[in-house]
Amino acid sequence: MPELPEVETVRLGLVEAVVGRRIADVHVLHPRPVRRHLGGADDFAATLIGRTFATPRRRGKYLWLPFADGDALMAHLGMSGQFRLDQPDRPNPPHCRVQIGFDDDGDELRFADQRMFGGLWVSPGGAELPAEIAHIGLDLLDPALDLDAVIADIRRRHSGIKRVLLNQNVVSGIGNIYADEALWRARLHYDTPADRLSRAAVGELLAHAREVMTEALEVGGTSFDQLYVNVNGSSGYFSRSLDAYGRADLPCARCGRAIVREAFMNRSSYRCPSCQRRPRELN
DNA sequence: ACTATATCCTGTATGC
DNA sequence: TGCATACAGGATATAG
Repeated sequence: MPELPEVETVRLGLVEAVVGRRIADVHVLHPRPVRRHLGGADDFAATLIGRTFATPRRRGKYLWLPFADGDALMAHLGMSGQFRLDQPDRPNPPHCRVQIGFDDDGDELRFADQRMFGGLWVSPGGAELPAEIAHIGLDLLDPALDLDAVIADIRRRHSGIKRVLLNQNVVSGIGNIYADEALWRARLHYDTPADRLSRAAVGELLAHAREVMTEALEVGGTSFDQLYVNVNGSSGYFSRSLDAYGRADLPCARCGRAIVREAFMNRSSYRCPSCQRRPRELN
């Protein structure tokens, strides 16, 4: 599931591949991934032709590919979205939804997405900061992030700490995997009320989140299967470094107790029942 | 105003 | 073997 490290890995691949190139043709193979484009699929394709890409950018899990004229191509990978680069005569990857060809002899840009939670659309005037993502918080790798303000925001939320970590309006880029990893490192239970945590505890939790995502980014992100790959179709290696996520019944690296999987927000949450105890007042 | 939940989507794994 | 169900979880609409 692409979270910040995986999306950043994809962005770095796009920087190498599309900057300065001009779009010559666009084919939308399935309408759903362009559902957020207001003019529909045909307008999406027509609008892109002739544009030249500047340097791709990212906030949290959102990508945007600015054009020199001030507009931008927005992208979200959702659960299973991928950008792939391949020579035009090579077959499309599985579940290819959009093809973007250039006016040179280089690789085509292809957007594949099995589950189609992701998508592409054009953001008018979005080159600097697309209006569609103005509402989400900065992410933990953004130098402009006001960490003290984020800590204060978290500490006034009447909700469990994991829900707050997953709320992209507070701080963006954290999904289920890195939330579980940060909570494991911070020895916190996911239901711990955010407004019961000290300033120091929240600061440590965010430091752990930033650190685990940085470590993942250094090895190309977390992959379990072919649903997340970089623009070359290859996987990241961080899955072997996970301490909590996906490790049900395996021993905790700190204490040896078996990690447990629990239902949480229509998904799963993983924790060590010894290191990450439910706060007493919640029982 | 804020928080919680249902929904979308498809391939894979598991149970009967 | 085949059918049904559970599961993976981003963001968002809707409900409370």
